[in-house]
Amino acid sequence: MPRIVKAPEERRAEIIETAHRLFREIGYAKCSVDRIIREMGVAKGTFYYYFKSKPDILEAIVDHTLDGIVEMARSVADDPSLPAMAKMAALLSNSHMGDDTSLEVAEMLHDPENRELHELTNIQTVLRLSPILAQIVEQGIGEGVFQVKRPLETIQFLFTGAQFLTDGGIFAFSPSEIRARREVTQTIIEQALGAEPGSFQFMNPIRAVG
Amino acid sequence: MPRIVKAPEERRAEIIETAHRLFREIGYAKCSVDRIIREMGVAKGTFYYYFKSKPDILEAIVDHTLDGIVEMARSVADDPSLPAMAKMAALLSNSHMGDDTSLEVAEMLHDPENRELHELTNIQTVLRLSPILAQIVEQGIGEGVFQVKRPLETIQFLFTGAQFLTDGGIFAFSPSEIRARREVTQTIIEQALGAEPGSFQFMNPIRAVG
Amino acid sequence: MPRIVKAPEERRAEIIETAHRLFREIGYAKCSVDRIIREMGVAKGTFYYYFKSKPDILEAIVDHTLDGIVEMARSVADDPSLPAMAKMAALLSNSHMGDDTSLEVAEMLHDPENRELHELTNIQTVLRLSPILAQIVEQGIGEGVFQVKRPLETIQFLFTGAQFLTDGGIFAFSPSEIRARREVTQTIIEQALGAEPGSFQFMNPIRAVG
Amino acid sequence: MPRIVKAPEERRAEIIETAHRLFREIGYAKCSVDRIIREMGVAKGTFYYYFKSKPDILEAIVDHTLDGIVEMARSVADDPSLPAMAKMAALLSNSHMGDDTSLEVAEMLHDPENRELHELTNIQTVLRLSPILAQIVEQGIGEGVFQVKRPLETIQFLFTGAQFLTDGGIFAFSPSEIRARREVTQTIIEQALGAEPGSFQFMNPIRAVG
DNA sequence: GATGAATGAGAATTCATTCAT
DNA sequence: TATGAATGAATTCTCATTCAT
Repeated sequence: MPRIVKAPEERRAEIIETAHRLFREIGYAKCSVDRIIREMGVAKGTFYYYFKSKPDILEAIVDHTLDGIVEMARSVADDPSLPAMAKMAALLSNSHMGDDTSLEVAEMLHDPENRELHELTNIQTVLRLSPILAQIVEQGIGEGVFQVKRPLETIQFLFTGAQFLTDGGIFAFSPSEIRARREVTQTIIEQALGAEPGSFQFMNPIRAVG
Repeated sequence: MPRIVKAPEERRAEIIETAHRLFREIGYAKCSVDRIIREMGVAKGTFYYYFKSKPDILEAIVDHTLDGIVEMARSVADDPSLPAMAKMAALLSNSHMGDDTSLEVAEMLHDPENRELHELTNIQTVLRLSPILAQIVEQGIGEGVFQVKRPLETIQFLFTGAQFLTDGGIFAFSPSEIRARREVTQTIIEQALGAEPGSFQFMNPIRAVG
Repeated sequence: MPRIVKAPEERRAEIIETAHRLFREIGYAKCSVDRIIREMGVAKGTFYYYFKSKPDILEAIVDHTLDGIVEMARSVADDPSLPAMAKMAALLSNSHMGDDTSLEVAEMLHDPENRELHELTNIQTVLRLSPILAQIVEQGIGEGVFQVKRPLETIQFLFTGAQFLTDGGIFAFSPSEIRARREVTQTIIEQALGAEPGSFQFMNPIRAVG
Repeated sequence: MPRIVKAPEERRAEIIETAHRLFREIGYAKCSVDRIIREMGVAKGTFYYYFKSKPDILEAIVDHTLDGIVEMARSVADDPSLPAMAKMAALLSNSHMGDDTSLEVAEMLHDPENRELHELTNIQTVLRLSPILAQIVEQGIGEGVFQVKRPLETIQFLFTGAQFLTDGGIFAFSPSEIRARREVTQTIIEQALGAEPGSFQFMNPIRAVG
């Protein structure tokens, strides 16, 4: 086979990307290293030149995914010109909560296979995003829109419930069941943060259609 | 090896028990059938005489565990002489929420390995216990102690947050971090169910000590 | 389970019958002893009380089958009132050559699975039936209808070709291919035995329709 | 174990060769993959690197064996300078009929175990060699040395009888019994093909000694 | 005669990882 | 950097057979 030399970062990124896709499609445990390299047209040794083990690349994938999310969240949280509520809306409005940020709906169909990748991502999301959201909550307390004693722990609880319950990868709910759970989630969040009822309406934009 | 004949139900229970323990200690994936039978001092064939595959016994364990929990919960929920709040206390006071009922702390040290068993149990716990708790909530609404629009979905959210966040099998929190999260959990539950502040104090009996 | 006591010969025959059917349906190698006893509603020990091993029952089946065929053939061959040609017709006309005597067509659909049983039967058929047919051939030589130097070996060759080629269990021919091969078989037999052309017409009765 | 790297084709051939020998010696079913690799001093993985399953290598062996035979037969059959009779002699004189070309007598002692390999080879031999021989027969008809209506079917019948009857792997005949059957085979072939008596003498060269 | 729980040697196959080239 | 042949421990599962009851 022709040996194709590439810039190390490019090769590494390519492997991460391919592995990430395959892990989502067929699951971490079921996806052999062989499958990954076959898909890429690269040799076994190449894989092990860049990653020392299979768990190693799983971690790399999750880190890589989270890095993107966290960076974005940080930039929003640190923006001095925005009120807390607007920051919340920016981070939670679309696909950023109760949703695996980087997964397209179509790809999630294969989900049940996907324990390892999913849970790891969920966990990291909760752990790394919670402090950022907590910081926003504290800003909101100062602005008088939130009222809550322990922002970090509260955020973590709410985040965990939202991530795991409506994630799609864990429980097998129908779309309408998911929607019902999202609406309830909104209410619980508002209560837990001591926010105005309806102030987190942005989390369920579909309703706005009616 | 000497052949020791036992009553089938006894043998079956013995295998379930041993497997359950080992799955908790070293994890489902990492615990080979070989390990289980070695521990028991029985032959490979004996295992496969009682369970047709490895996933099969995992299911048996989860079912077995949940059966016990659900039966107990049902009997509490159906007791006509108790008020809703007392039923809640009975079910949530000790180890029945935010805690894997059947796991001792010591055994949970090895937990990270334990995805499959844990998640399956968590999921089944949420799914099978939520309707029972929702029924109690409805009783409580009638009694005027709760005020909540969608009892089932609300319970599911709260349960998911509690189970997964403080479960120990998922996130790696220290005891004091766990305690902090439990206290917040109490508050969020009270708010979400529209209950009196402090009415779920039974969930954090430790505080009562201070 | 209720213990049902039966006369030993009856039990034995029952096991042979069940095993024979299953071996034909799913093949010897693929049919576990477990399957046989499950089908009969009898315990493992019972099987091993009557047969000392699995190969043992295979042999018993083939013997049993052949006993029937041989007995019938013997009675025809020893009939002093019949000419050789009539005996040949009696034994070869219908399903007794190039056909596994005891298999219904429908059951043979499953055939490819069936090496062991089939070949053993074929072999035993050739070995045990050949001497009987050879005796008839010798009678026929005396009657002037056959002319052949080594009746036994000739019969064995012809029998082997017929059994294995058109047996259905070995080669995968279509019905029309089988028919063509049967017609050729008739010609070769006539030539090899030094018989009148067309005297073995009874082997291909379908042609008579035309 | 020291790692010995070889050219893939060489390794593959080596595995085929070893497996072929062992299948002949102890039988396909009784010869575990483990046995094959132990014999070669390579690792389990090496076997499965080259063959995806055990049936897979059986097929490879038979194909490989037949490829050699067929190629040789084709080259003889297509030779425009030889008369049909000479081609027959070339192909059938020594070990090419009623004999598994690649089996030494000594190795065949263990034969009874050898169903799968043997039968598959026999079947493929009949199926792949028959058309080639039929072509020669047709040439012979043109040359006036053969007279037969359906060359292909006739050849198939004769071939089947010869292969299976004197193969050694199927029936358990003594050498003298084999010889007797070979002589009869010669006669039957001559008659069936409408050839001169004695023209296939080359099939039984031993007689020529007397 | 009959039961069925128990045995255990083995089978095929997988796959993460290594290393000579 | 890259290749891909080679490794081998580990895994799940089968099934003929045995034997205490």
